[in-house]
Amino acid sequence: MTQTARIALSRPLRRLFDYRVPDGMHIQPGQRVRIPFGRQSLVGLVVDTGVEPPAGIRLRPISAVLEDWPALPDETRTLLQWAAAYYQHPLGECLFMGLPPALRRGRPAEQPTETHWAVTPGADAATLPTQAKRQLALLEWLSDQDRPVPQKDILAAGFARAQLKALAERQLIRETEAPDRVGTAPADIDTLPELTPAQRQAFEQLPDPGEGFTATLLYGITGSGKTELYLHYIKQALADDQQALVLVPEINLTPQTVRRFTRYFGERIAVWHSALNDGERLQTWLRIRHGEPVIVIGTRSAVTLPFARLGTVIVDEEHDTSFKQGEGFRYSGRDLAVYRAHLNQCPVILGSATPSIESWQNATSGKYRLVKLEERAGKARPPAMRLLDIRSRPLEGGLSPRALQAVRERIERREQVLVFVNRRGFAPVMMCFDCGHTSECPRCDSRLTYHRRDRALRCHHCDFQMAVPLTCPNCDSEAYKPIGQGTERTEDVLQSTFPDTPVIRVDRDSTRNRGSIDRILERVNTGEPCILVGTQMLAKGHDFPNVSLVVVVNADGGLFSVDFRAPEQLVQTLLQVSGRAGRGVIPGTVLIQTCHSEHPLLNQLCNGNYPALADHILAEREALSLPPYRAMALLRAEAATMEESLALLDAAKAQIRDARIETWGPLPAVIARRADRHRAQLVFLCDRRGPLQATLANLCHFLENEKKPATLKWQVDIDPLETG
DNA sequence: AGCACGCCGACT
DNA sequence: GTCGGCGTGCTC
Repeated sequence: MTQTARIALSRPLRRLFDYRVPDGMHIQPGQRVRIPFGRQSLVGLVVDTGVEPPAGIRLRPISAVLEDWPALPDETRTLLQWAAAYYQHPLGECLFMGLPPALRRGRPAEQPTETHWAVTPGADAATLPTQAKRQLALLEWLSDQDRPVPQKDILAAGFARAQLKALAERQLIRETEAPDRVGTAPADIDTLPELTPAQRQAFEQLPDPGEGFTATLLYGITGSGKTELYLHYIKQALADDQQALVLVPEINLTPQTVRRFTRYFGERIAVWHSALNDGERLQTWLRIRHGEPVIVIGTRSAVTLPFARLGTVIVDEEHDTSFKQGEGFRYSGRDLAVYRAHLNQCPVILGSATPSIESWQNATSGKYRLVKLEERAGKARPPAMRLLDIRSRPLEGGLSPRALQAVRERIERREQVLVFVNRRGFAPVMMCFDCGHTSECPRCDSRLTYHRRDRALRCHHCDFQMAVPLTCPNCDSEAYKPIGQGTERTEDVLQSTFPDTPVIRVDRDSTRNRGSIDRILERVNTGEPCILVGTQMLAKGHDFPNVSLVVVVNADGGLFSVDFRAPEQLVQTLLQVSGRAGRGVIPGTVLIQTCHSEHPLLNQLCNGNYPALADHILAEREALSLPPYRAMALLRAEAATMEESLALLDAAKAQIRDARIETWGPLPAVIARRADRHRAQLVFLCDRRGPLQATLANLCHFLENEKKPATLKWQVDIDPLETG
């Protein structure tokens, strides 16, 4: 009996391939192997051994094992196999997510002993001879780096080996084996601030690590000190030899946050996010795989790291939509974190001031434990929230006279103000007042946004941009004007109204450069009066102790949306942005401008009572049999024409045999054409996940084998966040 | 996804 | 006469 192995490849194939294991080779699931595949040689991951291969296929032998231990530990493999089935994504692609890029490519699973260079402390450039211009340039370039640089990067930057050698001989630079870790600061766990009585009470309700798997929703209002609770929890619950996973949204993974953890846990802290290079990823991955007792702070993909002794899992800002991957393998990092804790039989804590409706339901139905922290730490008090009806009010830069007056008062008291505008650019559209022509994207069903800073009309859905026409492109009228509010316009109006106060814009355009957000935050943290104008970005995570007023320029966007999640997201965004006010000693005020001041959702919002709002939204979802009361999935299609997209979805719909599954559509997407691709979708709803999953598996199989136009692309989205 | 095989247009 | 366009088919 010949030994066989079933192997997954890093390819978008919904199938595995069987190989013969040569005599004397020992393999186990999770191991990396090199295999012949057609004419190529690929890295494979062993999924199973001793399998019965399909009849009539001549097995080829595995060429080699890449290491004699499984690179993918059992738990990660089980997690990703589960995820592949749950999200209907090819198993191979899912499993390879559990490896760092270097290992996917077949590099050895060991620390590369690459030479790094760093400036010798106290090195004095003045000791260089004046003619050594290139050496000086290299020395200065190296001084600008915040960590040792690999030799290959130095050479790639245009410097020569001879210059390195010369500087090393002068002892101005030195060779180091590996870059210093992020957490070089010594651990100082004993300086953790004491918990307040309210925090203490919440802390007592957190799970005992000995309990095995428990999921806890920590509902803590902004400013209540959830992070302190996490720190204390890790300190108390985590044994010295255990690992922890702290998932955070990308935007919260700032140097400040990391510093905060590093201060108490020192070198046990490791970070994991998209900005790491392949070498850094491999290094951190190996630390975790080898069982070092690291505490990982990471974004969603950190949930696939090869933890060997995971003691606890924390998901901060669990409602944040960035935990769901928006393309390809559309998994939810938060949901996988819960499943991972379950597999590992350890506690998971989901924290938020505005929990997702899903988690709220799990908590109120008793599936999760609910721990509340409803008191602000320190002297801070919850902000007073008020609606400002702006129907038929004169507006300047989108701001009503009362809002401007409120801003003036805070500035005069030398406090800080935050103005929330939900669109970047100067104005979301240009319109001709003579013929009614509007600026539209030639490739999308959307309007072109006017960016005044760089005099461009730009599409926010594709990369199209053009110079701003001086007159109407349709009738040549000069009455071609920007309509509506964007961050740039509000910034301009505020700056001319308050010429002596710095107005700082924070949006994707103003923070494009690395580190610019940190510079902005530093400036704000000096406490000098200023006005912050920005988008969503401002709502997330950052503390502004001196902000005493938040103005929401327009809250109405989410009130009447076609997307059933819009009310939840509106409420979450408004409460998150409101949470920026009055985090210090100054009491905060939030002014929400709206044309619908009678709207019950907004009125309830002003009570600041998120649990009541969440209950209300849940009741609506239940009445309409929407998630979380039914499982939802989406089949999306996009093609060169709408007919092709709809035809595929119609064909898919015709395949459904299970009467328990309800479908909506197929319908064109809200933005039906995007970058000249015509998009449509088919929605699936079912009381139970099982039948839906079975149907979707069949559907994927059918669609894979279906002949279709080359430009036609389809994908499934389980638990979609956007139904548009 | 690669990578090959396979049949129709503009070049040395 | 060839080089090469990307259509479709296969990889244990």
